[in-house]
Amino acid sequence: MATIRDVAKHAGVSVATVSRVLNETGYVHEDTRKKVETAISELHYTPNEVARSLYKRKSRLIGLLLPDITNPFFPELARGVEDQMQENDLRIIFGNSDENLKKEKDYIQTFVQNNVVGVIASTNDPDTDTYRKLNIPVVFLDRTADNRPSVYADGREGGRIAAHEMIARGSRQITVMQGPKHIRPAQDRYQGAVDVLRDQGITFNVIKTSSFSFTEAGTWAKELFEQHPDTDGVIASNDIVATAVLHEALRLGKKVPEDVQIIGFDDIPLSSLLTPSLTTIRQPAYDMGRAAAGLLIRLIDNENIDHNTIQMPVTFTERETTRKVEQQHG
Amino acid sequence: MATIRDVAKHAGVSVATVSRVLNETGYVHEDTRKKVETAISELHYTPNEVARSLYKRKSRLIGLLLPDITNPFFPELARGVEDQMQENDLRIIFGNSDENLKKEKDYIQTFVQNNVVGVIASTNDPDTDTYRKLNIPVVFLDRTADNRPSVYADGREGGRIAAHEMIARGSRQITVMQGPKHIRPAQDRYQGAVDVLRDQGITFNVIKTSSFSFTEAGTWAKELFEQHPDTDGVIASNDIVATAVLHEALRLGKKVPEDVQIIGFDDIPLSSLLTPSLTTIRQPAYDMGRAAAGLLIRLIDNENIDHNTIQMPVTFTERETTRKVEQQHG
DNA sequence: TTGTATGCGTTATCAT
DNA sequence: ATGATAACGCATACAA
Repeated sequence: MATIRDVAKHAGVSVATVSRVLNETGYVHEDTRKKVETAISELHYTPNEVARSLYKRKSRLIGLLLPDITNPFFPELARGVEDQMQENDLRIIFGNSDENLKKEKDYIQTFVQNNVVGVIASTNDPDTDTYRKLNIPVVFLDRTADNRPSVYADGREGGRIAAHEMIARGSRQITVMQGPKHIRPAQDRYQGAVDVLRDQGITFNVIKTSSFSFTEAGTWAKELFEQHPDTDGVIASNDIVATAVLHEALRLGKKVPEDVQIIGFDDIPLSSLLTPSLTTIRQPAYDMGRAAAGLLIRLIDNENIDHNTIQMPVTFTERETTRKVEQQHG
Repeated sequence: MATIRDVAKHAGVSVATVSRVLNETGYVHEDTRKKVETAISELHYTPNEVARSLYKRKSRLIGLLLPDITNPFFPELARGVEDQMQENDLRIIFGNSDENLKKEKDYIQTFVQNNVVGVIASTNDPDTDTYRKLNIPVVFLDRTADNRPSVYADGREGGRIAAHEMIARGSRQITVMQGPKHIRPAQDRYQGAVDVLRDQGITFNVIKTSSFSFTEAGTWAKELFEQHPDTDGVIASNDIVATAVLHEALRLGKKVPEDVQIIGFDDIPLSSLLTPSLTTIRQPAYDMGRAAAGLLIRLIDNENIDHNTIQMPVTFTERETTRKVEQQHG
């Protein structure tokens, strides 16, 4: 690899001059610029980011920490982040946390050790020292921390909407799936749904689940219909689980949505391709990723941000696992 | 951030000594080691990886380049890579290429600028200078380059199997979906299927597709049944497309697998949750990721590798979008 | 307009 | 067993 010295020598100038043309800082004569530029291209020189980073004490890397990209919701987030970062010449060090605080700490440490300029994290524990003591900007994505930069959708409201729509469409033996205890958004959705159900005096059952994994989802689904065979409406904690519930319902010979309605959460790309296609509470994942990246960049550039927390809309996405209603309502 | 000097001062020793305990290199008295260690923990010191990387000319980062993690096949790959890397204290700079050579070059450049110790890439152009001129180990994942380190599944064989099984199950008006031209594995599968179909004298139609995107998949599916309404067997280029085909077939009132059989490719997590569940040619994605990471690490450690290219088995994964046969065959 | 010299935080060489 | 110091590749302050 050629270094800046090689370029300088090749062009017959000093390293400082090369640095100047590289960074477009300070004066440099047109002729010498030309010389330097040809030297650069002849030697296929590209600056060593590591040396740069050491000197400036900041890299052009950001850290992205997501729970598990194997869950189709997160790749959407990730692409949003990446595309936006790309447009700003920032690259990504990526890690999956598995919602595990130790892994999170490990990755955060890696991030700072590598001089990242900022981090985007989906964490359930934004209030630990891990994040508090970070002296680089952090944006929480798909998670909230009061008064700190974050981009998220209103899960509680989503849960409420799901319950409302489910009731409006006639289900009276509703089962709500309670997602993993330690995952905040899962609990928000659950809470929102329960609030409305209680409010309306609808009886409902709860199935507790402890992961969002594809393999386990089938287990919860089976459990659901074993324990509550007369369920006529399921509010699932996300689209993966909803897909498993749909699969199991159909396997049991139930008609969807006639016998049982199902509402998911997220609107992962696949949901519309199921048969019947899945009614769900949509989160604009890609846009959330982009928004988080945009916010982080503004934070990095030290712009004065008026509102740090961006709440994205959740939208009821009506498809075929719910029945039609004549009259719409809130 | 505390530096090694701070630690040295705090412990009353020289930086060299601190470095020695840090790296467990050279002699250091037990007592001074203790002093240094307490200094380290009191100051919450962690070594600056950037400085390390500059000196050693190699970081503890690897570059991972995948086409698009939005396609559920790739997150599996990515997790396999990450989990294996994690176990070896290596972290990942990640990028999506969108099968686009320019983006690839950009990312590869970023990788070398950041002193990555190796790269894992899914590329259709392993024989460009972009990769040839790299003087760090590269492992091609889900792609091949003759005689160069790679981990891949035998797509051609997969295509053959799909065709065989389809024929054995009685389909005679088969439509083969030809994936994007520039994506090698897609063409391999296609070619494999076509080889067998020709060989057996089975008539078949072809639907050309130009992406694996969820949104466009529906379009190909519609096109398929419009152009070839009497199709009784579809060999799809991957599970995303197969899912769309299944969806469309059902929408048209066709019975699956009675009227039309469908075979996908990949076995993404979701495939087993469809109804009917999707018969597919499975690639062991997670294991492929792990294997690629393992191979890369051995390359980095300069171990003499006897065989650079690891071919993983594809397996016919029989589920419900194909009919049963009494007698199994090759 | 250009060049020299210093320091970013480490590791490793060479003394001691 | 420990310390002083050069070097990794770059950007900047200061000189010229």
